[in-house]
Order: sequence, then structure tokens, then C-alpha cells
Amino acid sequence: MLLDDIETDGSLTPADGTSRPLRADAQRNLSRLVKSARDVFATAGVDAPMREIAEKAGVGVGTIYRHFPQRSDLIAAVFRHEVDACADDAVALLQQHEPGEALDRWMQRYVDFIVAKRGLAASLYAGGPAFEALPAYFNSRFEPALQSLLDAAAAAGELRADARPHDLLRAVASLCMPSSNGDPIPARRLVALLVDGLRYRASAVGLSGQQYTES
Amino acid sequence: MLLDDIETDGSLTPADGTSRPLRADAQRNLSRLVKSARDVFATAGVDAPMREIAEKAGVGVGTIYRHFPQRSDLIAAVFRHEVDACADDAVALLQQHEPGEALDRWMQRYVDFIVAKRGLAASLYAGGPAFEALPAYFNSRFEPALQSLLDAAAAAGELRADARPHDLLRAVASLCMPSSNGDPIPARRLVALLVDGLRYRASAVGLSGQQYTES
DNA sequence: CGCTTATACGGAACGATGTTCCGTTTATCA
DNA sequence: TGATAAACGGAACATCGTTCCGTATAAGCG
Repeated sequence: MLLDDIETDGSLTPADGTSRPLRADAQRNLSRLVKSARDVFATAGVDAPMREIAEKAGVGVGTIYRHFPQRSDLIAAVFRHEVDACADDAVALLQQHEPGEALDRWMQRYVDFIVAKRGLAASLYAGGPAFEALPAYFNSRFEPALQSLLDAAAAAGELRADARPHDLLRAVASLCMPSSNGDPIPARRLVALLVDGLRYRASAVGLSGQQYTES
Repeated sequence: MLLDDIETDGSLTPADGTSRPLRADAQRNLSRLVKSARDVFATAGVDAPMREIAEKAGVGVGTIYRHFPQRSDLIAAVFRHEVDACADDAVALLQQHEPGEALDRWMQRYVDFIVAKRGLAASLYAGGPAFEALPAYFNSRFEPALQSLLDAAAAAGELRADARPHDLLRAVASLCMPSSNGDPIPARRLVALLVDGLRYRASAVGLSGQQYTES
């Protein structure tokens, strides 16, 4: 894709070596496009017409293809944007709530993200080379975010200290997978149980006190 | 979809209550279409043009839409056809090989099925109500097939008797999932290890002899 | 502030594909 | 063999992805 880098001041630059910043209207249209694509994908699926995305963003179709030569580039941009939004919520929640409460809320936020973006993730396997960097980006954003929540909760004495973000993220994602039979999985409740299992509780130390990282 | 039932004599009937069998040319075109769609999907993906499928089957596009009003109906039909082919291979392998060998070979066959049909399965989550019966069909065909292999191997004294088909099928499918990092998973080797773990072996009874169904 | 230029925009135009429709063909059965 | 209902084929239409180029405008400069 043409645009990968966000400068520290928030301005966008092309990724092709030339360091000149994008023109102001280009930056505006770009962020409008990603937001519009996110909404349209959510309501009409990833195969939604390009014209509809362009129209909702108030731009012409040509503008889409200039910024995102392939459809997969636009999908990837939306995915990254949503990853950012979810990861950024971790620090916001930490500022607004107690550490344990913040962890609970962010976990549910993460569940919503996984469930909502399953459609994108599915087309992601079929997609070309535009998606190969996404799993790494996913981890690079979510692992530090979750780590900060775990650290805060552990420092407050609410949580055991040996929880590994990578394992937790994968475990929750697995819990959100659709089951092979027809029944929907109560993902939010299962995840709440999982997080509860990480807490210190005097009455259950004998059982829950074991290192979950064993074996 | 219009055609769901296969009579015991192999003839096809409409699923809409009317019991009159399909005309001979309709049956022929129908099976040609499913085979053609399978091949085209395999080479060009599930978004392959309908015209190409029709042409390779030697029929007009109208014929596709008469039998499969929606694209998802055709995908579902191909999926069921492939499930049948894989499940039927179980009895064929049992007739041609020793029980243990038959189990090994069928497991690898199943791995190939899972890997090859990931593309279909992905579009399956996004698809509409045409796909909702497929997971149940998947289980109804594969669980008895694997059970017969496990029974035969257990009767021959080659295998522990407490292996559950449902668990095994899910475990193998999980092993075939793409990893979150980029490296490909050596699925066939892992599955061979898994099946090996089910065997009786005098030298490792202390470890592998535990009930895997515990906990 | 006005001029120049590179950058970005919009939307018509083109080709490819999904889907429908109806005149024609063909299997079935009396 | 002839009547009839079922099925076929592919042209026709609608929609969508993608390209292209004349126009508009932001950025830099005197």
C-alpha cells in the first residue's frame, strides 16, 4: 500500500522513500475513506461496492484507487485502523478505571473486536501479500497494550504476575471461534471466567494458585 | 438449494416435496456441474466466474442458476460432495489396508481435505443461511467414518480404545490452521505424531497410557 | 498577494461478471 | 409416435471493478 507511516505529529507520508508529506486534502480524504470503508464493510461485508464506499466518504472512486491500488490494501488499512483503536482503548481504560476493572473492560472490548473483524480476517487468508505483515502488527500493538493492563493489575495486587499477553490473546481469540455445531458460543462469559481465573482469591488458592504456564 | 437428497439408488430428487425424479439429462448436468465447480474453485478460488464453470461443464449459465439459485448453494454442494468423497475413502482404505495403515492414510487424507477446503470454509462464515447445515453434515459423515477406522484398529489390538472421533477431528483441524506468525505448520507430520500417540507401545505405556479424555 | 507547478480530485468510460428471461430442445409417458 | 412438461442455452441487461484524463487546488515562491 502507498501509505504505511504515521508521523509523530499525526501527518501521513508516502512509504515510497520520498519524504514529502501528503497534501492536506489528501490526508483528509484518506482518513475519511478508511472510516467510510470500516462502516460499509461492517454493514455490507468486505465485498461491498467501491462506489458506495467512495460516496459515503464524499470522494470519487478514483481517489480510492490512488491511495489503495488493490482492494486488499483498503481492507488492510481498515484492519490496522481498528487494531489501533482497540489497542489505544487500553490506555484510556487505565486512566478511567481501577486496574482490575480496566482489564475486565478491555478484555470484553477485545472480544468484540475479534468477533466483529472475523469477516475481515477470513478474507485475509485468501488475500495476497498485502496481509502478510498484519499478524505481526496485530501482536506488536496488542501485546504491549495487554501487558500494561496486566502490569497495573498485578501491581495493585489484584492479579497473579505470570500471565503472558501472547497466550492470553490467542486463547481469547480461540474462545471466540464459532463452534463446529450450530450453537453460538457465549464468548463474553467464557472470557470473563478466564480473566477471573487470573485473580488472586483466598478461597481458591489451592486450585487456581498453580502456574498456568506449566507443561 | 433445490437438490439435497440422494436416493438409495443414486438418483436425485428435488427437495421441495414433489417426489418426481429429475430428468436424466438434468441429473447428468448436475453432477458435471459440481465436479466442474470443484476443479475451478480449486484453481481460481471461490470467486471464479460462473461462465467458466458452466463452460468446463459443457452447459449454459442458465443451467447453473436453475439448480443453484445462489452462488452459495453451489459452494455448499461442492463442499458436501468433497465431504462425501473423503468420508467414503475410509471404507475403501479399510478394504485395501491393515487397520492401522488405513487409519494413518485416512488421517493424511483428512489433512489434505482440511487444507484444500480452507478457502471454501472461509467464505462459509461470511455466507448466508445456505451454510448453516454444513457443520452438522460434516460431523454426521466424518464421525462414523473415523469411528469405523478406530474400531477396526482397536479390534486388531493396534490402538487404545478410548479415542473419540469428534475430538480427534477437531484437533487435527486445529493443527492445520495457519499459525499467527508467518511460518507454515508441518501439519502432516504433527498429525502423524498425534495418531502415533494413540497406539499401544510397550516402551511408552507409562506416559502414553493415560486417558487422554481426562480433565 | 498573485503566479507557477506539482499534486490530487472526480467521474465518465470500458471491460468483466452476476443474473434474468424466453425461444428452443429434449426426455418422458401414454 | 405424438403430446406435454421439464430442462436447456445463451443473448440481454444490470452491476461492479478499474482505468484514464481533463479539471481543480494546495503548496511554494517572488
